[in-house]
Parts: sequence; structure tokens; C-alpha cells
Amino acid sequence: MTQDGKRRPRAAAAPLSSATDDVGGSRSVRRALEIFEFLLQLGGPTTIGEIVSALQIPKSTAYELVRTLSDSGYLEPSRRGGIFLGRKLFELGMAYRAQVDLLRDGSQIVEDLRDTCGETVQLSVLENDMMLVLLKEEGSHPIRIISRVGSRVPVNWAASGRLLVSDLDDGALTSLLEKSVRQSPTGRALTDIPKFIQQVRKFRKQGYASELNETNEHAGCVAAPVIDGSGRCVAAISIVAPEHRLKQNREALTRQVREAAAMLSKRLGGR
Amino acid sequence: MTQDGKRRPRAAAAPLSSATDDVGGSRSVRRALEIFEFLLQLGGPTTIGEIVSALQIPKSTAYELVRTLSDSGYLEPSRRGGIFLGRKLFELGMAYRAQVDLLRDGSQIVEDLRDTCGETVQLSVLENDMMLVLLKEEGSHPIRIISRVGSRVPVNWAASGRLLVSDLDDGALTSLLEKSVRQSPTGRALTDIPKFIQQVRKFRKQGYASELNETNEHAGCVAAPVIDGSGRCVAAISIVAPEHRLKQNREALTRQVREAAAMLSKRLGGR
DNA sequence: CCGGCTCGTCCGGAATATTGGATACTAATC
DNA sequence: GATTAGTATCCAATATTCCGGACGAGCCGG
Repeated sequence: MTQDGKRRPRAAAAPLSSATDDVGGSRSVRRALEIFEFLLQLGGPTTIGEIVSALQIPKSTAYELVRTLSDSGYLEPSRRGGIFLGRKLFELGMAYRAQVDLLRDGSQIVEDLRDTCGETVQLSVLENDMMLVLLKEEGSHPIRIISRVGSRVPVNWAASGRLLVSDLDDGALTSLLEKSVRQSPTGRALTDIPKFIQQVRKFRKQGYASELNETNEHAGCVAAPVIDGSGRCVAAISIVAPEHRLKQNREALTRQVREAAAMLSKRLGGR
Repeated sequence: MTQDGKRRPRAAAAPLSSATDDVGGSRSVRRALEIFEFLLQLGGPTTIGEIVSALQIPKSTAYELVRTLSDSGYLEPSRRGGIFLGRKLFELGMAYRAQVDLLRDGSQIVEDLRDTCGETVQLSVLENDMMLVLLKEEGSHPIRIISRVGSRVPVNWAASGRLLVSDLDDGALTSLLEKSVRQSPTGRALTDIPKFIQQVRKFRKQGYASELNETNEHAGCVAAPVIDGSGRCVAAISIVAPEHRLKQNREALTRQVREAAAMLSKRLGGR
């Protein structure tokens, strides 16, 4: 069944030479990327003229290209003439780093927090309308909870969820909730949108969130926000524990989860 | 002249709506940029399907675009499915930051060094084949030297020049020198390429460079490399002084310029 | 003031990417 | 195993970008 090895029948007879990189999609995109790499390799500002001769791009095309990139902040004029990489690329670079560090540093921090408090610890992010559990470390007394790693749960089921949506304004939050709010297994999670929003604001303000019995009978959690360089809540760390231990150690657990989240925030450049 | 306000006569009657950003150049480039911004705003991985619906790009186009961007490392597959911003964007972001910080932090550090040692201090970078003086602070006894701010001098005329080219391998270095080596005003600068290369290697290894009378009678300089996050020498700081004071304070000046360069390196993420 | 140079813009024909749909493939879900 | 939803590739017509060259402006040295 079409198990022939030849993946891409195109370019059966290559016109020899130009073995640099095989042609792919849009030419202008490749050229834009080449401009970036040229600037990267150069390490400093250059002129359009140099780009034209170095990259063999027609003059008019180069100007158009540079204009498009400059208009969006991917290139910017340098002080003393010439152009260089723009601020937008810096923003993108930081976003990449935050995403990578979130898993790399996050897993370490989640483990440490589990060792400290002995309970189950999770790190979650917002994906579309739902909360996604990215990392989980089981405590010494594993609890049967809904969320496995990779599972998605409605934001109104968990304390972390309330933090993850706390960046949205009322309008965006309302429309997100209208799509995603569900009755929780125990039926105790808030489903009333205005009330939920009120709680979201309160939790964000106080810097942590908690929940009890809303999703699991006899269990609850405390959560703290992970804030990135731009001030957004990009993730939340939560401790899940049985009701009795949660009540008994509420202060200590709250402090610990907040410290862990603050540490991860700092790693992400978030103050 | 031609001071009429209308920049681009095309699109005289805009089809209303889509006032976001006026059309410019290549459509695919704009779309690639939109994908970046979409990912940035999202803060986490997404799927091509989502890009298609969010950005209103035809499916086949989106796949081609994503492939082009992925092939060059501007997007990369995320662990658990989906794609996200790629490492290349991180590199570009750091290059942007280094460039900006070089002037911002560099000017401060150059000033401080001038105040400390009382001599003329310069910060230079490599531009094409020549050394470009980016910043200069006059010492208490200004020397008449060739290099003004913004001036370009052959790399073999200055101690800084030897450091700035020290990242290049022998081949690249040779061809650069063949184009740019000049006799210095005093005639004492090295013009023999193999010998010069040997000196470049030595200076880079020992972490600083010096020169005496090669460009100015009765003057010389000591220079130290500014190393960025990727280990490249992106700039050099140098102290220029009259021969007698240079001989007298060689150790102190060398130490001071190395400290200043190390501080700037650290600010640029260079260890 | 002139010629020579680079920078930057503009234009119509030619080359090429874009598009929508058909088509597999994969992975869940029933 | 069948069904659905989503992912990914291929193709030919066509709408778009790209190209080369012409043009104007600024700058320099003579």
C-alpha cells in the first residue's frame, strides 16, 4: 500500500549545484530567514546594500522584504545607519526560553516541593480553554485524582485553574468560561460565572488559591501562580492533599507552594 | 523634494476593514510573522490546525509555511505534539539584546574605566573587515590618535583589532586580512599575515592584547575582549596612553581593562 | 557643475507561490 | 472493526510576488 520509500517525488532531476538546502515553500520567507541569519552571524548592524550583495537578493525585493520585517518590529534601524534585528525577536526569544525552562526547571522544582511537603504536586498550564497538567509528582500517599499528566480538566475544577485564567479581562474570561465550565464529579465546583470571576480576582490578588472537595471527595489543593517576565501567569503549581492533612497544615503548605512558584517565576525572568 | 504625504500610491481605495496593518510586501512573510505572534501571544505550543483557524490561512499554505520555518529552527515540535517557537528565535533574541546592551552598558563601563585610569578609553567592534570605534571617552591627557568615534581602522593597527578577529579560523582570518591589512602611519604595525595570525592566537589565549608605537609615535594601548553569551568576541575595550605612562603602569592598566571587559561580558550573558 | 557612486522607489512582464479540494494516514472512540 | 476527527501530502489553475531595469535623490571628490 504505497509503501514506496520515495517521499517527495518532486525534483526528480536536481539541476545540480545549489545543494545548500533543498527548496521548500515560499521563497520570500526563506529569504527573510536568511536575512535574520546574516544579521546573527554578523553580530551587528548592516545595510540593505550589503544584504543584497551577500544574499544575492534583487534590490527591489530586498527593500520590500526589509520594509515588511521592519514594519512589524523584526528589524529595526540602528543608531548609526543600517539595520539590525528588532525587539520583536527578543520577545520571541524570551518566550521560547520561558517555555523550555518551564519544563526543565519546573520538573526539578516540582520534585523538590514534593520531597518537602510529601504530598502530590502538579504543574499546570492553560491550553485553549482547559487546564493541562504538564508535570506531576506523586506524594507518599498517592490520592486518586482525576488529573493524570497530559489530562485536560475544566478550569473551574481546580485551584490552579483559577490562577491560570486570571490574566484575562472579564469579557475574555466570561466567554472562555461559557465554553469550558463543567459540573465537577462532586458537584461542588463553582459553575456560576460571575461568582467564579470574583473568586479568580481574589485569588490572583492574594497570590495563591485553594479548593476543597470541589473535584475530589475528601481532598483539596492549594496553588500558586508562576509569573513570567511579562507579568503573565504562564503556569501554576499546586499541592493536592487529603482533606485532613490539608486542614492540618494549611499554612505550611500554602507557604511552600508559594515559595516554589516564586522560585520558578524567577527562573523564567519573572522578577 | 517629493514631499507629498502619500507614501504608497497603491491601494488608493482600501477595501475597508483589515485596517490592522497596511499591506506591504510578501504575503507569506507577513503570515510567517503572524504565526510567530500567535505563538507569542499564546505562550505555549499549538497545532497547525489551530493556526489555520485562528489566522485564516489555507491548510496547505500553513503546512508549507510551518515546514519552511521548522526546517530552519524557527519553529520546533513540542514534546507533547504541537509546535512552538524554535531555538533559532532564542539565538536571534539574544543577539538583539547583546547589541542593545553593548551600547547601553558599554558607555557606562567605558566612562567608569576612563575615570579609574585617567586615560583615553575606547570600545570597538568588528564591522566587515575593519575595526569600528563605537564609543570613546577622552582621558585627562588626550592623545592625538587616528581613531575618532565612528572611524574605521584596519584591524592590524590596533590591539583591539587583534582580539576582534580572534574568533575566525585561519582561513577566514587570512582572507579578511588580505583585504584589510594596511601599512600603519608609523609603519610599525605588523603586515605579515602569518605572524599577525600567530599574535592573534596568543592574545586571545592570554585574554588581553597590547601594542606600542604601531599606529602612533610615542603611544600604545592595552585591550581586552568582550565575550557574549555564545563565546564570541563581539567587542573590545582598549586603553590608549602615551608611551611613558603605558610602560610605567602596564600591570595596573592591563588589570583594569580586563576587569572592565569582563564586567561588560557578564552583562551580555557571557559568563 | 559635472561625473560617479550608493541609496531608495517604481513599474509591467514573467516566474512562482498560493489555493481548495482530493486523498491518505494516524489515533482515538464506539 | 468501524467511525470520526484531526493530521499531513499532493496536484493543477491562478493570483500574487518577484525581477530587472529605469529613474530620482543625495553625496562626494574633482
